[in-house]
Amino acid sequence: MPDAVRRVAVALPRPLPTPFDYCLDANVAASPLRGCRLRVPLGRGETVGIAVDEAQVPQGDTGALKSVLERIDAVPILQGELWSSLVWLARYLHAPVGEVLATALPASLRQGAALPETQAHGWRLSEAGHTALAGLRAGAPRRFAELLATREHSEEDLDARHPGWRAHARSLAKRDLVERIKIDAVVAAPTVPPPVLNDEQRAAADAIASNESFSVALLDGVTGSGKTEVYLDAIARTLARGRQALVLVPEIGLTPQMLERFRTRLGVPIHALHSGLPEGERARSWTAALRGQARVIVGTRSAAFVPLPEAGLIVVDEEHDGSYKQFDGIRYHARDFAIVRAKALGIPIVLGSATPSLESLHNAQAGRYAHLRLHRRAGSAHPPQVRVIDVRKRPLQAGLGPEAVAAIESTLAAGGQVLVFRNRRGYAPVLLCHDCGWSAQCRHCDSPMTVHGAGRRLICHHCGAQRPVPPACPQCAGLALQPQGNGTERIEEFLSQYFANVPVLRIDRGSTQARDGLQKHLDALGTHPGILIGTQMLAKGHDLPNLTLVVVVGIDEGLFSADFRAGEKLAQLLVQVAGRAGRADKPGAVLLQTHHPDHPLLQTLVTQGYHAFADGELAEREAAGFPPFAHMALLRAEAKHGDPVMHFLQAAKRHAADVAIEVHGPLAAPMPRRAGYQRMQLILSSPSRAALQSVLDAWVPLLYAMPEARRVRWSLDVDPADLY
DNA sequence: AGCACGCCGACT
DNA sequence: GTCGGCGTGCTC
Repeated sequence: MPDAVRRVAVALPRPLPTPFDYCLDANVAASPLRGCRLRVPLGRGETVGIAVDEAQVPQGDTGALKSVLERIDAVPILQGELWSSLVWLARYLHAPVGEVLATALPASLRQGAALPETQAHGWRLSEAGHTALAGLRAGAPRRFAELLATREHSEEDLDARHPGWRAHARSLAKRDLVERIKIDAVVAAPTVPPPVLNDEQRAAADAIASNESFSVALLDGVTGSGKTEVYLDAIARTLARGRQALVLVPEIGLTPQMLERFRTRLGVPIHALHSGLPEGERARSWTAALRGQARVIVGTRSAAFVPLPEAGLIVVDEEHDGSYKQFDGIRYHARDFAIVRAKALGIPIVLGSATPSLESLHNAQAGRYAHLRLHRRAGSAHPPQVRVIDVRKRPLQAGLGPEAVAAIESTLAAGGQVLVFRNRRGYAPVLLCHDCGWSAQCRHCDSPMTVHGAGRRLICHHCGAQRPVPPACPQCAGLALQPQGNGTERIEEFLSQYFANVPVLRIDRGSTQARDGLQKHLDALGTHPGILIGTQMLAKGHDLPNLTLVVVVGIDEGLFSADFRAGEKLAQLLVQVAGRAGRADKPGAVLLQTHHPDHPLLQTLVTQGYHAFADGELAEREAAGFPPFAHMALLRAEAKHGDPVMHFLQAAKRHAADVAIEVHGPLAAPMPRRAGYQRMQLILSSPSRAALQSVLDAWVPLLYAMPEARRVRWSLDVDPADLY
């Protein structure tokens, strides 16, 4: 084939059903392209895609193909197990390969940036420095020089323990007294010895370590039972075998304290990967993992995509947590993808939780996962005492009944701290006219607007729309507009007046922007008596050493939600929040305020615990044909007007008419109008994952081809977290 | 997803 | 007379 030309299929970061073909000029290096980034022309502009396939074709067959502009990587950036797992994921989600591959890369690499420098550096005293040390003036720079005189220090170590060192390093380096050197990634020995594990922890750790090939262990341990020590033991053994460990944690769990604990206990640099990190750091951590320099990677959802050339172990902490599922773009589940990767890598994976997901419990009961239980709270003595408080007919102040107020009062008097948990931000969830019944609705959504700023502004929590609270009712011109219900702001207002002599801190997305802001608030409170009011953000994470009372307000809406997972989520939340109360020397108390004290969820949870609740819930899911006994996919569609949405979904349903799975709908979405868009959905469900997948295989290409599809925004969600 | 093209309202 | 609104269609 003398006139042969190289043609390459390129997966582009666009919602296109297939890769695009390009031809390669002779000057592009000949080594294999699959997994390399290519800069290619697209329309009028250009973009960066990833080569998925290449072939030699006769000159005449290239037709109107455009040429690749630049080969960015000489060696594939995505390859081996990660490559095949990502290709699998795209197929499983029925998402465009290009979008899945792009999601796996940190933003800068996605846009074509060169792989960053990842060599670890340290500092040491130069020969001149050793000579000059004695003559240095007293002060911070001299103390820094003295520190380096004992031994070299890694920059990571200096960042963690000697804030402000860079300025001293710069000034001393100018006089050639200190110098920057390349160091190996593994530097220090552990600086904190591991504690002695109790027999349950020991047994769990040994069970995990007994296996070097693929296995899933569900580490099911009550709050405070020391799951992290089991992880650390398993990770230390993984490191000792010369292998990498990946630890996934929920959005809120990745705190500086947690990283420091891992660092000092494992004695190696910990590479963090989360959305709050500057892009440069993200790309560095990812690349360090690719090069095998990162030995322990700790990250949130997106860290499920790090390359692991020397993988030995994956840990998913708080595996039940909802933040592992991405809700826009590529709707992947990081825990589930991590399991797929562990299997492909042939390594063990540990899923840890005090409140395991029903999926994981079901898998454990079916014998697919090893079920490792930790029943005892390590160190501390008693689990908290949980009471259900019936507030029917009771006078409420900002939603708090007299029992709760009295309990707060006595806890504060005894020197304790109180957490009031309310899962609604703002001042009040609704603004109502007492004269005519009008309520403030969002103009763009089917949803009431939330009152904020002590009754000054209305904000829609679904689309972000804002407007001032009207001075009079827009419908009847009356002056009887009243905020209805209680958000965290209103509870704060009441408690700070009622308990004027103690600090009252509100912690929610409105009051606490930065990740570190929360810790600063908590540090300021210390162990003094005080009250914290918070949303989901406070359900886990940070230690509150003197917290002895937790009051949970407003759980009733969760008891009667239409979504099939609402009960599970509420039960997990209640157990997680309750787990925050009490310490070794002080038993904690938890008050659950409700108008439905006899509700089976509360009764089972309080009298028999989470696992009894889960067993009952699993039986109900089985009877109703819901996950984990069925597998679902949701086709969502939205448009400015309802008709095209209905037409699209009806046509889509007709295409699936003779398939062997259930298709429900088109159904109005639980919020039929959001941000000005009409929304509907189709639910596909089957007891067989394989049956669902094979239907989707045939169906999704038809969706792309349907003329009705062009008039709507549509997306497919395989394994939806909820039906919203 | 971007980005253009293409027809209908309020402004220099 | 234009600037710009977003509906529609395309990108190898």
